[in-house]
Amino acid sequence: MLQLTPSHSLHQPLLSPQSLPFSLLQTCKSQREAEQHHAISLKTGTFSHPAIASRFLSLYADPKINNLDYARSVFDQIEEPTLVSWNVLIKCYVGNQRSHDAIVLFYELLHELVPDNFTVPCVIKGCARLNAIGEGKQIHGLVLKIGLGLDKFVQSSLVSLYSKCGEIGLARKVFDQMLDRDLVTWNSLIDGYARCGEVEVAMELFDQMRERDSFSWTVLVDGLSKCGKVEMAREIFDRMPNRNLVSWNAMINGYMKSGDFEMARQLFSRMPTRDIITWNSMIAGYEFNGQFMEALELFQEILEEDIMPSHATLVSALSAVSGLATLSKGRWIHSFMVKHGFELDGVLGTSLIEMYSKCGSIECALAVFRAIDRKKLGHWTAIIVGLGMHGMADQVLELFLEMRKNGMHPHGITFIGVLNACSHAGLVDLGRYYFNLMINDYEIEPTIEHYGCFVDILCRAGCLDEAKNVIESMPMKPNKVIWMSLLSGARNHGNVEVGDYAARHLIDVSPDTVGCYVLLSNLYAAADKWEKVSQVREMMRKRGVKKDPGCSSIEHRGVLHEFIVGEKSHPRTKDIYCKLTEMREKLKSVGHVPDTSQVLLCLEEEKEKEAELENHSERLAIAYGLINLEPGSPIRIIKNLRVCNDCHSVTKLLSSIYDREIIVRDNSRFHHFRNGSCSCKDFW
DNA sequence: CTAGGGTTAG
Repeated sequence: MLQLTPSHSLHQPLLSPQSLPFSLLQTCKSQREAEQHHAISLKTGTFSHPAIASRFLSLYADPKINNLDYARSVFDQIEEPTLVSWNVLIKCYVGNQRSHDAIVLFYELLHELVPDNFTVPCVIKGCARLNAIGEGKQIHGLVLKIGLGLDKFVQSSLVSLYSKCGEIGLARKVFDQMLDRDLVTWNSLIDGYARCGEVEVAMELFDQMRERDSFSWTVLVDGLSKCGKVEMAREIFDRMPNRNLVSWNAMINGYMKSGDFEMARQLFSRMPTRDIITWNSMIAGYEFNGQFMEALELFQEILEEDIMPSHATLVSALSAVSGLATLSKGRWIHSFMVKHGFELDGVLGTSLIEMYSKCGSIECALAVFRAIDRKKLGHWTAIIVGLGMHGMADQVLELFLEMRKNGMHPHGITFIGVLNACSHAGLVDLGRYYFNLMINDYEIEPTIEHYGCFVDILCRAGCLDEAKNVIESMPMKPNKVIWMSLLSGARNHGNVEVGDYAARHLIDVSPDTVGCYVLLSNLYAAADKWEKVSQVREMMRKRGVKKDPGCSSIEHRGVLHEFIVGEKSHPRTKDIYCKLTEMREKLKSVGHVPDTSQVLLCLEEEKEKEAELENHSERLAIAYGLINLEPGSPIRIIKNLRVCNDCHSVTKLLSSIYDREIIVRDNSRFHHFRNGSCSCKDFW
C-alpha cells in the first residue's frame, strides 16, 4: 500500500537547483510578485522541478506573504508531490497555528508515501501544540513500524510531546532509549518534570547536565514557578548566569499567580526590558486575583506608554471591567478595539459579550452577539449565560434552540447557562428536562456545578425532598454551594427540618460561611424558635464568624464610588443622607412598610432594625445616583451580597417614584427595576 | 525547498 520510493524521481527534468531562480524568489515580498514568478516558472517548465515547487510552497507560507491556503492550492497543482513538498506544507501548517490541518495532511500523506525523519518531528510538534496525545501515540507506533524509532530528532520530538502532555513516564521511556541525547532533549525532559510538579527530579536532571544553555535555566525557573514553588524558582533565577526576558517573565508570572504582588512589582520595575508578555502577566495576574482596579491601572499605563495591547491584554482588561462592572470603561475598550481593528469573532467577542452582560447592559451584549458573523460555540454560550444572569429565561431557551438549529453542540458550560436561567425564572419542569437532555442526548457528565444549578432549581421551586434525593445520590461530595441552596430553599419554604439538615452539612464543609448562620437564624426566627436563634448567634460569636459588610458601587464620570453599609465617609455624605430622608418620606407616602424579617441578630428594637435597613449599601448608592446621574439615564449598581427583601421592594417603588430604570447586580444575578416592578418577578 | 526545546491570554 505504501510506496517506498517516489515513482517519479526518475523523470525529473535535468536541472540543478543552482540554475534556477532561487535568489529571485528569496526577494519576493508580496503575493503578486510571487505569483508573477510562479507564472513564469509554470511557463518555462521549471515548476515541474520538485525543489522549485517546494520553494514556492514555503514562499507562500512565509510570514511576509502568509497565504497558507494559496500554498495549499499550489501544492494541489503539483502533479506528483515529492516527500519534501509534503514536509514543507506540514511544517508550514504547524508554524502557522494550523496544526490540525497539518495532522490531516499527514494522514493523507500516508496514502501516498512513507514519511521520513523530517516529516515526523513536524507532525509530532503539531500534536504537541494541540495536546493531541492520542494522535501522538498512534504516530509513535507508526514511527517504530517504519524504522525511525532511533532517529535522534524523532525521539527528541516525542520526548517533547510527552513532556508537554503530562505523560512524563513515556517521555522518560523514550529518553532512556536514546543513544545520542543532546541539550534540547535534556531540556525537554526537565520541562516535563517541572510541569508535572516533580520538582526534585527536574532539579536532579538539571544538576546532572554537562552543559546548560539559557533554555535549561528558563525551563526550570518557569516550571518551578508554575507549580507553585516560587521561592525555589527564585533561587534558580538568582543563580542564572545570563537572565533573559523570558525568565524574568516566568518569575513575574509565578509571583502574580501566587498572589505575591509585591515581589512581582519589584522585579517588574527592576527588569532591563519588558515586552507585551510582561505586561500581560501583570495584568492577568491582578485580574486572576480579583484585583481589578490594579489590572486596569496597568492597562492604562500600557496605553500611556504607547504599547499596543495584544488580544490577551484586552481579554484580561475586559474581565477586570466585568469584575468592577464599570460600563463606561468597557465601552471605551470596545471602541478602542474597533478603532484598531481587533477581530471580534474569536475569544475577544466572547469577552465583550461577557463584559456587557456583567456590566448590566444585556442590550449591548446582544448587539455584539448579533453582529458577529461566524458565531462560535463560545459566543452562543456567553450570551446564553449572560441572558441567564439577567433572568431572561425565554430568550435563553429561544437562543438555545436557535443554536442547536445552527448545528452547534452545546457543551457543559452552555448547560450551566441554561440551567441557571431555569433556576432564576423558577422553571422547574424545564430544568429537569434540560438536565436530563444534557446527560442523555449530549452525553455530558454533570459536574458539581451542574448539580449545583439543578439542586438550586429544585430548592427554589420548593421541591426540597427531590433536591435532597439528588444531593444524596450524586457521585461527588456536595459542596458549600449545594448546601446553601438547600438551606435557603428550606428558609424560603419554611421547612425547619430540612434547614437543620442542610445547615449541619454546610457547617461541616465550610464552617466560615456567614450566609449559613444568617439563613439558619432567619429560618428559626420565622418559625418563632427564638431559643434556636440565640444558639446560632452564640455559635457565630464563638467561632468568630463575621458578616461581610454589604458594599455597593456605582460609576459616575469614569470613577467608581463605593459605599459600605452605614458608612459616612463619602465626600458627599451630607447630600446622600438628605436624599435618603427624602426617599423615606416618599416611600412612606406610597404606603411602604419596612420588612424587617431579614435583619439579622443583635438589634432588638424595631426602630433600630428599620434604620439598619435604610443604611443598606445599595440605598446609599441609589441616593448617590439620583443626585448625580443625568436624569433619565439608568442607575447601575453592583452589590457584593444578595439583595434583601426590603431593599428589593424599596427599589421597585423607587423606580416608579423617581421614574428611573435601576439595574442592580447582586452576587448571583441582575435585577432590572422599572415602573415599579423587577425583571426577576420577585423570584431570586 | 524540510527536522526536535521556553514565556501571557482563552
